[in-house]
Amino acid sequence: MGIADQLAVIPLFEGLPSEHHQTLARIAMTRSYQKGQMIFAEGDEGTGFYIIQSGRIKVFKISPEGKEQIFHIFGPGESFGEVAVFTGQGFPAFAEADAQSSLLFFPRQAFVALIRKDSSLALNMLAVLSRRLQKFSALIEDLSLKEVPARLAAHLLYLCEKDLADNKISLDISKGQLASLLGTIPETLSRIMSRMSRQGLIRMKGSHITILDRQGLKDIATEGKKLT
Amino acid sequence: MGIADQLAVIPLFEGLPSEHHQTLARIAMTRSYQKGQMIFAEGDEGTGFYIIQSGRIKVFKISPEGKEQIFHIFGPGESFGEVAVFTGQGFPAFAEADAQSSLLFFPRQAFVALIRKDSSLALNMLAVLSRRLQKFSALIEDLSLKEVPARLAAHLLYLCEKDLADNKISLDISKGQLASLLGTIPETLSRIMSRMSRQGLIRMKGSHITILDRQGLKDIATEGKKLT
DNA sequence: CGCTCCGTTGAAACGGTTCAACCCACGTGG
DNA sequence: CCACGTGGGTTGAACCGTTTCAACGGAGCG
Repeated sequence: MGIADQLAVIPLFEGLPSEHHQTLARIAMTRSYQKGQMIFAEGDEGTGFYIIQSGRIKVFKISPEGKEQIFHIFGPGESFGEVAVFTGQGFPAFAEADAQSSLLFFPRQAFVALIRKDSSLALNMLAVLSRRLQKFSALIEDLSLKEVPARLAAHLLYLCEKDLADNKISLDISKGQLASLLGTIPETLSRIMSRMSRQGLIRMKGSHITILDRQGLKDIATEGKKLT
Repeated sequence: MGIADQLAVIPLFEGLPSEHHQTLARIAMTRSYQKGQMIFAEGDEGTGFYIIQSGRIKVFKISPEGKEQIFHIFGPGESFGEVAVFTGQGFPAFAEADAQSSLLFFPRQAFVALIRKDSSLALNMLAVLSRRLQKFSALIEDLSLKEVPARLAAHLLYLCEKDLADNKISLDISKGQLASLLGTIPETLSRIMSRMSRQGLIRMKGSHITILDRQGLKDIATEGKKLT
């Protein structure tokens, strides 16, 4: 399958006329990364942005003491690093391959030139950034307004929705990473999960989680009920 | 001064040919709000976005228990509510007039039509959203990775930079609001500020703050040093 | 004068982190 | 095949920063 065909099915470029996919494919470059390899660091100049063909990318920040907060884990078809392209202020976070990954890189100059010509591409881009802004709003809300049990409950329900899985979730990231994604540490996550099990809200077996009491989790997610 | 002239000097529309300012002025509607009046609520349908002519707008979320986290306080020339225009998913937060304010409202449909025609407007918009995304990144980082003294120190230094004020800052919002902006509560803010005074980092007199030890604040902002 | 609103201060409670120990699955090399 | 080390996950106890609750002070105002 050619690159243009891949581009046609990702959110950022869907709905564009196919000759645009050709043009986009022409300016894209393929890059491969090993697990653990850094793609860019906070403050690096934003020379372009990336789309994931395969693999998984972790975007995060690190505190002076070394604690890491994962902002997002991106999978195939998603894009990242667009922000720096438009602000010209360098990347605001780190990006690292969380698994062997293959990416498409779109150089800043060439891409901006394309946007300048085609406003429907610009509109798609605006939609993607807006959606990300909404996600960030939710994350900020969670971090500042809710405690960890609520964030975990919400995340579990989210995973369940996303995978259309019938109450059965298999974590595709380590619990340590999940902790960082929720803005906490493995120990705390572990304790809260065992409390949830003890109360019959979930069942846990390694990285497999079964939701037993959906309503109970919802109550906790909205902080209508507390986890004793 | 006509609306078109006002539009010419705000970031979102600067650099556009003046006939575009005319067009934009034509689709804009003026709206006035009393202090405390709500502009939109979380979840409201995003029928358009706003630009501030005068006054001040507070954008925030509220937890189930009523605690509020201020996301941003916007002043004249700034825009807000754009996100909902492009996601079509409703506003992600509340907006309320923090003072008697006059706003320009741009209806969704008409504005999107303009963007579709003029890609340089789209590029400006992309830049604005990208910058906001960067701000959110910083806020998330602060909330999850730093403690309150660091956030306060960073904010004071930021205010000082912004106003080009030589170490003298006059808070234009209440300390309660500042607390919410920093993701904490008035009591905690008060305690930390008095600790900072006691250590000779700042001097405080009502809403006037003088920075006495810039380097000391920087050390605390980066958590290289702690506030005893 | 007395009211309210905002800011401040103190004591107690809480949620989360830190530090340390431990378990277990897994892979490696003797 | 087993001993060993390693890394992820779990558990306990002490600790720490922040919040909560309550009380109080001062500024502004009818």
